[in-house]
Amino acid sequence: MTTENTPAVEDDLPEQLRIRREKRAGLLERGVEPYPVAVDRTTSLKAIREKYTGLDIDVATGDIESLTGRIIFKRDTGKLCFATLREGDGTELQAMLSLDKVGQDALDAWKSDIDLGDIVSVTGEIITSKRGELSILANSWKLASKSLRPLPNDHKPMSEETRVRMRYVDLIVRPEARAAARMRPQVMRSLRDTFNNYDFIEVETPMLQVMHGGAAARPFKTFSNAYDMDLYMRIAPELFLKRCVVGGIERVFEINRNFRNEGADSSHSPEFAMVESYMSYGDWRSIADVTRTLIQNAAMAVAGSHVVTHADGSQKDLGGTWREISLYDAISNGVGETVTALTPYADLKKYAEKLGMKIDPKWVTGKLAEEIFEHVASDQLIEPTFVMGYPVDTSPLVRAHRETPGVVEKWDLYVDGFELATGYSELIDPVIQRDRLVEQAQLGAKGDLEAMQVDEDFLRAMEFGMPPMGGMGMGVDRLLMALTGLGIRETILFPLVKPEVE
RNA sequence: GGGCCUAUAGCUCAGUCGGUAGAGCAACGGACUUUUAAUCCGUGGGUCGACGGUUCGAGCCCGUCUGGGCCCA
Repeated sequence: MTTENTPAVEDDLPEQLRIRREKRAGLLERGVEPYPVAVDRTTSLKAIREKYTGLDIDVATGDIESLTGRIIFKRDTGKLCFATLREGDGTELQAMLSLDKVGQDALDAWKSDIDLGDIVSVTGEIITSKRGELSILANSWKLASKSLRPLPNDHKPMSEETRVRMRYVDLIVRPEARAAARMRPQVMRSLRDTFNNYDFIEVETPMLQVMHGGAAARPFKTFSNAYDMDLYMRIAPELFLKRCVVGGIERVFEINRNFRNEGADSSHSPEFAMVESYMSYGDWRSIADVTRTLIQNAAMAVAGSHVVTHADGSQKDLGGTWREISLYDAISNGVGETVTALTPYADLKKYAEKLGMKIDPKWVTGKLAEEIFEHVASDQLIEPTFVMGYPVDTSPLVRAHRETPGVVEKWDLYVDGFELATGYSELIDPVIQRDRLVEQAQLGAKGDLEAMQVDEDFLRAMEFGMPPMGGMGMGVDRLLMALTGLGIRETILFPLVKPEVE
């Protein structure tokens, strides 16, 4: 099938790419398949490492195995060659090829045909070398897949751009990339296990929506040919999850992607994984407890402890109960005046100007208060902190605080200075909800691109009666950031990058 | 959106005052039966992001554009 195609070797290629293509062609000419349909493999490198721990130096076990791996280092000497094989999880094992075991032809072929980056199968005895290195001493070997491109220097980290553009290479060479890729599913499993312990039911709700809602954000817009209408990629699943609660799914959650047509930086990605959940007969405090348990269990799942170690070596304690601060108390302390949700816009503006802040004239009163908070309190948000009590005019889906006027029962959870999750006592009065959404629509009509739309079907669902409940949303990518200290592009396997120009 | 930094060999990076393009790893040829980023001898490899300008002469100076990073909003 592939043996008859002897490819033309492009001679405008860089030297190293050209040479490897020539080697592939040479193999085919000699009847050696560079991409065989199967090679021998009896077990994994990891299983070998686990089985033969603590062997003395220069031991021959007598056990014959067939092992596969990508060649990461190659040390050819005259009649005895060494190579380091690496498999997907980063486990490495040394392969040894000696003249007296494999013969002259196979040894010569090994030296001339095999390059760094090739995947090979080696069959032989498991031994330790004279230096004590656990190894497979080959009786035979076979090429499993020829690499036509040289691996990057394994000893120098790739630039950030190359890592993101060629994640497949990043995963081959960089242990941190392998660890990050494997940590995400561990966290996902932990989240689902924790929800399961609380009897939450997982659902999937639409990503393509007729109308976007559930958050303040600009959506991606697309078009359905079949229905001849505009559709939006969802910015949040909230309004659908609440429909579930109306229908009697009393504890519900979804883990899925949201899309927001906004700027990208070290903590924002246009598409991001979000966990969102609603708990009937709960409120902002009970859902805060659920959220803390989710995060602490995730830390336990990946770190075996509530204390996690970040990429820079620092340790962060996510254990215990977490600090709570009041948004308006923090603002008051920051500006040296008593500020509440009833403080007029003009006063807030005065305080903000005194702090040297730039004020966007589009900000409503509550937004200005939140901005002042972030300005004065950002250094207090490193350890896990629930910021309690937000202004009503920026939170159209949250119910009013049971004591404090102008404030809603909403918290934001901050870790390492960024917002990790948010939780509410949900607004369940359909009449008030309609008023809030109509207000939003008016802002939208005035040009606020992040304003919500009036979702009549959602309001109809509410009018059937929605139980009191607490709700929360948390960014999965950001949870990974909090657990690892990595930037968001390191927690996402294939973040969006602009195409390379030729 | 604004400011700053950045783009040179497959990878990671140097490149002085504007005067023939450099290193390490990788590659190619040779030696070597216990190497661990093997070592030793030898060799090749470049549209210096793109386009334009200044100059006798540009990797370097100027302008525009593109990609990437950081900070601010």
